[in-house]
Amino acid sequence: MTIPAPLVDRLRSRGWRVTPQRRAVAEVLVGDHVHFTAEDVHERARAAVPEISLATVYNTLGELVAMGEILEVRAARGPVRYDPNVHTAHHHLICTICGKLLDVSPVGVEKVSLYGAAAHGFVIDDVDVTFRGRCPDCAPAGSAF
Amino acid sequence: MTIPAPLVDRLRSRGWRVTPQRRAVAEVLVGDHVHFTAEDVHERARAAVPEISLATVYNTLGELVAMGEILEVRAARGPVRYDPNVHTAHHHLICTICGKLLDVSPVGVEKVSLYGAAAHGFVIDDVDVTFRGRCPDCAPAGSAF
DNA sequence: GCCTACCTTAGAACAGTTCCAAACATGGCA
DNA sequence: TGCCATGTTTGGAACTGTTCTAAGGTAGGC
Ligand SMILES: [Mn+2]
Ligand SMILES: [Mn+2]
Ligand SMILES: [Zn+2]
Ligand SMILES: [Zn+2]
Repeated sequence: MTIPAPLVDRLRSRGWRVTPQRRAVAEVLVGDHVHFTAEDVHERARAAVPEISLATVYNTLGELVAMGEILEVRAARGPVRYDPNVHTAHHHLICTICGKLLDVSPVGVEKVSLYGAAAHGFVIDDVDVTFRGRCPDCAPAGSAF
Repeated sequence: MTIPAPLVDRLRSRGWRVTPQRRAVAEVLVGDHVHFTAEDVHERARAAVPEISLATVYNTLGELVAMGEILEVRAARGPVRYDPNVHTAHHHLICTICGKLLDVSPVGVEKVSLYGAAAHGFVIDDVDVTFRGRCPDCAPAGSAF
């Protein structure tokens, strides 16, 4: 799997030097419905650049977030998850027991809003819906709850 | 400010020994629209029990969360916020710049849902809506965005 | 091909939280 | 009322996740 050319172009046009490390990190985050931790990314990036440091992974992830190429998901205890799916608006469903994290597109989200005074004068940039529950493995069919 | 008697009763009926430390922590969390960090709670609990340790604050907060008396809010980087407002369903509005966190009751939330297959077999326990934006102090009126 | 600004590195530092084992105190019971 | 067993508290160490630092390395403009 290789970086989509447009991404490399966007990176270059932001003044990035395209280094093997940054390429490796960006490659890991190709593909949607993926929610990797920095450690996950580090592990996978090492396949391409074995000596890549965790610091560089964090630096690169931070830069990608700052330029809107990926999103941070802080839904639960534990490390931040990085989400490359910025192109299709979506929300998350998380198992409070095992931590499994899935993309979802709930109905009705577009109607949720904060009118006038309810917005407390904020400029609202986005809305984030998180469903919490128990996945099939953690709440077997027929369980009391 | 003192603990509402019903809370003490609920705690006792769950087999809790009612110690000065637990009382102090519970007292801090009386009142709604409050979102304290463990440090905040520690500071305030010390007014009643100067020698209370941070470990006890964490223990007690964990217990209160486990018994559903308070909620954890992990909306942003930084420490978890503890929210005693479990009695009225509500959501949150957070300033991505200064971290200000407010309770909101957006319209349309009750219509948000994950039907059938969209739930991926999960038993859904609750839904959490977080609005992210910039507060009046951080995005002064008239700013470009 | 050179040079310089930018990038990467290992490891130390840091923030937030949990763990630990020893001292302590609540509340059931005599 | 006083005693005791068990649950609770404590300070500090340990731990996890993330950021910082300063020294060396390299992309890419010329
Ligand atoms: Mn996602
Ligand atoms: Mn709240
Ligand atoms: Zn699960
Ligand atoms: Zn603000």
